[in-house]
Amino acid sequence: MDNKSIAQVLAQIADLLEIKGENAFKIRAYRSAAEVVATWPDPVARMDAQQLRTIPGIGKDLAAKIRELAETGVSPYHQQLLAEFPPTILDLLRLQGVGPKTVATLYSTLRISTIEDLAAAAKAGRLRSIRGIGAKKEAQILKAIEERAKDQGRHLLTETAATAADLVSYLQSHAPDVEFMPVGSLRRGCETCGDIDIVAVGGDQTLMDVFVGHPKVEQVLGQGSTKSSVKLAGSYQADLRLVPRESRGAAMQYFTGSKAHNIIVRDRAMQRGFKLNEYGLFKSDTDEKVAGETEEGIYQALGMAWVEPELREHRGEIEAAVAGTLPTLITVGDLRGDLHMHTTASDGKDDLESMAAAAHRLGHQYIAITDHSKALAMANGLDEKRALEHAARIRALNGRYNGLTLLAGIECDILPDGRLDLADDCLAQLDFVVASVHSNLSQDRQQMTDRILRALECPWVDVLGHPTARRLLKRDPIQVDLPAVIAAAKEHGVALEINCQPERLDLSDVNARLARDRGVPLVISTDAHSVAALARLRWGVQTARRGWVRPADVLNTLGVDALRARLRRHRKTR
DNA sequence: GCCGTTTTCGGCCCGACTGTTTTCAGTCG
Repeated sequence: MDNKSIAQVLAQIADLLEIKGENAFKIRAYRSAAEVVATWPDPVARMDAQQLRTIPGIGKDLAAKIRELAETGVSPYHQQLLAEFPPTILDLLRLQGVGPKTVATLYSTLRISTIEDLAAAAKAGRLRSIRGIGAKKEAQILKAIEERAKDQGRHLLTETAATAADLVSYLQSHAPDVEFMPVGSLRRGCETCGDIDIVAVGGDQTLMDVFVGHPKVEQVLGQGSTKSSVKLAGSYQADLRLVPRESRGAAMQYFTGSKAHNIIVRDRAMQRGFKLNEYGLFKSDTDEKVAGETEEGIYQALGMAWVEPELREHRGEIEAAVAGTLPTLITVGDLRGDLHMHTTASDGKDDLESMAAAAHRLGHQYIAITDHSKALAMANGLDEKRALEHAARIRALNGRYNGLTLLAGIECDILPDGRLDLADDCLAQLDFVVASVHSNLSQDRQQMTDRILRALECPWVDVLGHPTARRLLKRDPIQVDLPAVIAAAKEHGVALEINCQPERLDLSDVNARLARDRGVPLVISTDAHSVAALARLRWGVQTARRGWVRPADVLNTLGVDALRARLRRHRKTR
């Protein structure tokens, strides 16, 4: 069982316990275990009980339940809970405005266990017979049922950022003196975002009318004097929170999250005799305000360093902030070049000269032109002859753009058996080789691992491109033993790519951290297929930051000569 | 069910908004 499946079972147990009305803290234990397992870098099914207990939030009982799941594929406890309710009851929990208490009441009073039952009962006006449910709630439930298909789904980070920027500029135009800041998962740079959170500082409640009046607002979920929620076209939910200036930092800290990070921070506050909320940090006994204007002030008062938003995921950042060992994270300004892009020679939209000129305008010191190889026929991939001719054209441009070095490269397919798509002597004559998997993505774990390990043995491979081949919200990562790939990359001196395509961001934050912790060099590359796409390095950088990556971990922070020296092909250990 | 710089027992983050209420429970983030 993979981590995702195990996490799903744990989350379902939490849902079922909630409907049963069990102890809230027990529920939280299952819920937080599900979250930590879902993002744990190594397969937890392969860990023994003792190793499992080193994972924060997993104790004796949960370790035993995970072992059971790993060994037998089922959890008796889960099965037992499922037997108490029709499993379809869990679908009801997903409806906006319907929580565990309502689900339990619906089932115990009207025996409602499916969305269809619920819709029928609501239409017939039978729900309002239940204590605590009136006509409005009934209508709200019907609406939630209609909207449920649209509500599902998260959005890519880049799209969320664009929508948020649009919202902010709209609000700003109506309230020039108010400060608006996107917070939440967007500020943390999560690869996908479920909603948009914006903090407004220093305005009055008329802002809320402006907010719900945005032309893209389809539904107002709630509107108060300091907080409003709306549903936007494109099924985005957006929340606006208004706080006074003196609470700016507290509100940013609170609404940036993550939830797991905040729970730990607040726990720390409590232990030190404070109370922390979105308005500030207060002494518990006297309510005297200790901090709140700045985030830095809050963390400082709690005896820790300010934590970069990207690190706030409860992945060791609290301990590091207390110990003063937080990493200095990479920034876009640290990057000197871009090592993965395409031109019209294969499937790019813009030609070689246009791409080079654009890279020059961006201030890059070097770029690698890496068109596809012949196996990707659909993309007009290059064979050996065309690849070398293309390389000659690329090199001929050196000197044309002041300060820009062009490296003649290729993105060479890794064939299903692990051979590379182009002959060794061709690869040897290029300056730079990215090797990538593009096809036969459904190979089993063993086959895929063997395939990639074999490719990494080729001495001319400098970088492994988008290592897990995932497409966010569309396609799962390939099945592969990533720790083995990372070990092989380390052994052979191959760098791993963080691909900046919005739907790739591959390596992911968690996997980038894994590679970085094992001392494997990374590159951050756009994989641009057009001039416009050259600008998206920031998304890969943000993913890297979430992976605790420092400038020294990334090869394209180096100048061109130092970069060349670090490439595998120029290393003596080849 | 987890966890420990006060604890191996007794805690466990906190507030806004809504709807159905005459003082609060449920949901959400």
